[in-house]
Amino acid sequence: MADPVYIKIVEDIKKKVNSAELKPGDTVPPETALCKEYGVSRMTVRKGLAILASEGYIYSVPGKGSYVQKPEVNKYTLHYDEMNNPINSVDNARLLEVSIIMPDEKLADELQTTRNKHVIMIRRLFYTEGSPVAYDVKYLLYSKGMPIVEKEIEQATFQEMVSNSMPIFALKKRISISAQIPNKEIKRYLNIYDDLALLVVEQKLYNNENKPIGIGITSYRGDYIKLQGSSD
Amino acid sequence: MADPVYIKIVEDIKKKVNSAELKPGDTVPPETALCKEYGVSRMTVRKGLAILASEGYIYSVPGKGSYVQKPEVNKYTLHYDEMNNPINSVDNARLLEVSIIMPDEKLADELQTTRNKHVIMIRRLFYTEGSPVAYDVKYLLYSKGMPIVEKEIEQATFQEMVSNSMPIFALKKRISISAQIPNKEIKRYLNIYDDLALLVVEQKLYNNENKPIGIGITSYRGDYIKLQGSSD
DNA sequence: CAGTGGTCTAGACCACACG
DNA sequence: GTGTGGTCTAGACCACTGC
Repeated sequence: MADPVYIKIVEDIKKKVNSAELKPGDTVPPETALCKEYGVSRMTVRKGLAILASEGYIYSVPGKGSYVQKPEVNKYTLHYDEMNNPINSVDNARLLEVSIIMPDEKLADELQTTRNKHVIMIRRLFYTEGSPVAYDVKYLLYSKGMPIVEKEIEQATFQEMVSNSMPIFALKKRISISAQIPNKEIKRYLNIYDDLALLVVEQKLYNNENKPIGIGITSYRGDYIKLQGSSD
Repeated sequence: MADPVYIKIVEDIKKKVNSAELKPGDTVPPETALCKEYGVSRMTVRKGLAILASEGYIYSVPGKGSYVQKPEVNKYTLHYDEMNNPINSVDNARLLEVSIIMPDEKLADELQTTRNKHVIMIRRLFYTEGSPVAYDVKYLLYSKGMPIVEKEIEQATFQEMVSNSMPIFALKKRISISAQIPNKEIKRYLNIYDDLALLVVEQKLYNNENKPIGIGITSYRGDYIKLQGSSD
């Protein structure tokens, strides 16, 4: 083992947790005890414990001790890219419409704006090998520096549309995923003649003050999309 | 500010990244420079940088320096609980069938086992206020300590079914999400008479050697489920 | 009060990258 | 060589907990 000492401490404690020798709620040995056990200084022990804490294995209570954390069993990491998913990639997009609209009440409410503020609406179709696979609508609060040049938005993802007017690190996103039956308009756009379900992904973008700046709704043909996530 | 110094360092650098004063790929000032700037020792600076690194803002290259990281724009945290989602909660479950089967080729392949090994099959219906909202099938590799007691598995989530024979920390999970049209059997189970899409969530459980130990497929009525995720 | 974790110092030695 | 980050020490003082 050329591994540093704190890695050894991390692995030892992980092993104890995974083998149920340490159960959620149990106390981890105090830092001073671990110092003696491994023959290292306190900062080295603390480095190890910090890693365990950041990975969700333990948490510390000042004045009391460190405890084994209950794992977050329902948390998954999901990778969602408008144009790419594990079973399909969008290779082209066509702009159906881009226009400046006044939002109706529901949209104004969702964007936390008023009905007299301009909103950019963009409607597109995504294609794979010549076939339409998704219908996409986006609503963006108008702001300076925003591109309304058709060439620029035709192939752009949601982030790319706002990235000119906003640093990407400041962007927070929420998505919600649902299954729906297509309406007649979408059936026509996506060449759906039989029964086919849609996977609908709604994206909402926020600035770093948590004010919404845009909403996007992408309706994928169910046979052209699958989303994947994993724990860890 | 009663905040410790390293928090100040973290916030200052975050501010510079969010305001695009520091862009992805740029170098963060070397640790010794930050020591002078803040008048603190190197360990304190390093504590701040460690936090920035763990939050994905920067990364460090030994011998070279620390750099601003490109944000992972497509990563979301998703909370998925079989029995609870943002628009509905399952308040009851009914066991349709629990039996020991020999897997067919496809299932044996997915579970990385052979066709002569026993697999437990569990079929259930999930209910909300008396109405069926989801059809659930699970396949579990049989192992010692596994409960085949009906009472125990009727209301259990996937994790709970295996938690007796396995510490929860050692469990890795993958999910895949798709939209489908129900077949006749599921339509009957879920009282679907009109057109209605299903949101299908497939869960796969692995032990800490990355061997699959179970597969679950839950088909939710599209009007009773929505999944939500967020960046950060 | 003693024991705990939280913060911080002022050094040290190392491996690595670059010119 | 110098400069960088990675590891580690042997102390220190603090705030908090529980008895």
